[in-house]
Amino acid sequence: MQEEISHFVEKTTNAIADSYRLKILLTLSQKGEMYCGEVQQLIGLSQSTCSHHVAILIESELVESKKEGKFHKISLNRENFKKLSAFFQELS
Amino acid sequence: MQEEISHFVEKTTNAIADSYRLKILLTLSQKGEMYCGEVQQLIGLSQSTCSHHVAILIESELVESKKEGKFHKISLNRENFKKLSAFFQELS
DNA sequence: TTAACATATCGAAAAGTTTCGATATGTTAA
DNA sequence: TTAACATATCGAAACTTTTCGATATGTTAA
Repeated sequence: MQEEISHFVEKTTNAIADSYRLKILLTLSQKGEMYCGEVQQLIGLSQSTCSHHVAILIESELVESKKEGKFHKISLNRENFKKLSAFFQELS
Repeated sequence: MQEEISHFVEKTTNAIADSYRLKILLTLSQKGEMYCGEVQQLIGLSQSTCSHHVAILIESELVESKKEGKFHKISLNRENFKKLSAFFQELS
């Protein structure tokens, strides 16, 4: 359990610790959801790089993806931010 | 201000996102404080590598260092964990 | 003052991450 | 069915991080 939370924190903080990915998270928080194409517009890197950053966010379980035909709609997994918040509160 | 918090979050999550550094933080939370030598015992890497990890934690301002003669005593900066917790709460 | 100890810094090797363009796969609209 | 579009994957270059041993610096005790 202590083991599990460490792994969770390591994985999620790693996903957050990049300026482009943090920007995606903050924008998702505001907008609620985005398509991958909008992410590309937002961060201004190549399509493959955007795909890579989105994949890391999904891998970390901070972001969820839902297929809508040929689009992939992404949104925050707010439960996991709650979990992170609680973890840091314990350290504070 | 929004700018500043992003920078803070990026820097601190980067510091946390390493299993050795997370272990140091969790141990500091329990014990309150540690000397660098104890950190070395805890994580079992070379002295120079421990020094490097501790330096990253101090740089991030999640950890504070106080010189006590030839020892350096480190402890958590709990205010900054509070700040992190609040940031993630906003995203949740 | 010098020996012993705690910590920091340096330089280099190994490992990991970011980025890209090219190409593959999956989906829809014509 | 095919063209067009959205996203994923691949392979490689550039960059960054982790780790070490060696050495430097700062502090105390003898």
